[in-house]
Amino acid sequence: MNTLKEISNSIAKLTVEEINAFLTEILTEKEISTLSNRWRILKMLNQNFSQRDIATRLNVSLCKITRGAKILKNKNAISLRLIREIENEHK
Amino acid sequence: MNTLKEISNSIAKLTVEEINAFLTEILTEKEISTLSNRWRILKMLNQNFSQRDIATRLNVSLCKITRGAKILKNKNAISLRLIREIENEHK
DNA sequence: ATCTATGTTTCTATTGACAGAAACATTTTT
DNA sequence: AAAAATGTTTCTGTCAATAGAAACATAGAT
Repeated sequence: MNTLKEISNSIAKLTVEEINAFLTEILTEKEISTLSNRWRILKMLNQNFSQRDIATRLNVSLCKITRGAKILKNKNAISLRLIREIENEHK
Repeated sequence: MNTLKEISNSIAKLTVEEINAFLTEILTEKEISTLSNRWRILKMLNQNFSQRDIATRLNVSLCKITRGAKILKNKNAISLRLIREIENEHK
């Protein structure tokens, strides 16, 4: 089995708190903030903030946002589904 | 809610395949290989390979392995539990 | 059609993870 | 205790992600 699959497999068995602990363990602080920023970018893109607006608010560069936009262009993106579910919960 | 918690929350709802897809979406190829290597290091440390042996076999530097060793020193580490579960499955 | 806002790409510089190598610390073997 | 093996830290250099800024592309508004 490839390693990422194995990791996914292990994560799948965990509770929210455990996933949080696992990520905190295996990622550096910087990596976590990188990951968090990508997530925030995806959320704001989904909420139709303009890229320049997002760049200003999250204090990130445009090139990073373009990357996020590419992910969301794939209509089957898991990220897209997850983010939309979060949006719906807030309603 | 802090962002990492929110991400963990979303991941917790996914199947193995979806987690795999999500990680592939949101991480770069390099980041995935970094993460995979860390995982392999943890597994080999748990199997009591010497650090120098691991460094040679996985072609990584010692400083990276020390980091892995620090994670496993925490007896409550989630990673440790996950890795041991995998080991047990193989018996 | 022109102007403006927005999306996308590209350039140079910066930064953090980490390689390679060596030094130092600790544990194990003899 | 001395030697050997292993763990840990430290140093310099490298590389990938990305900041900052500008240029280019496209879509909408007028």
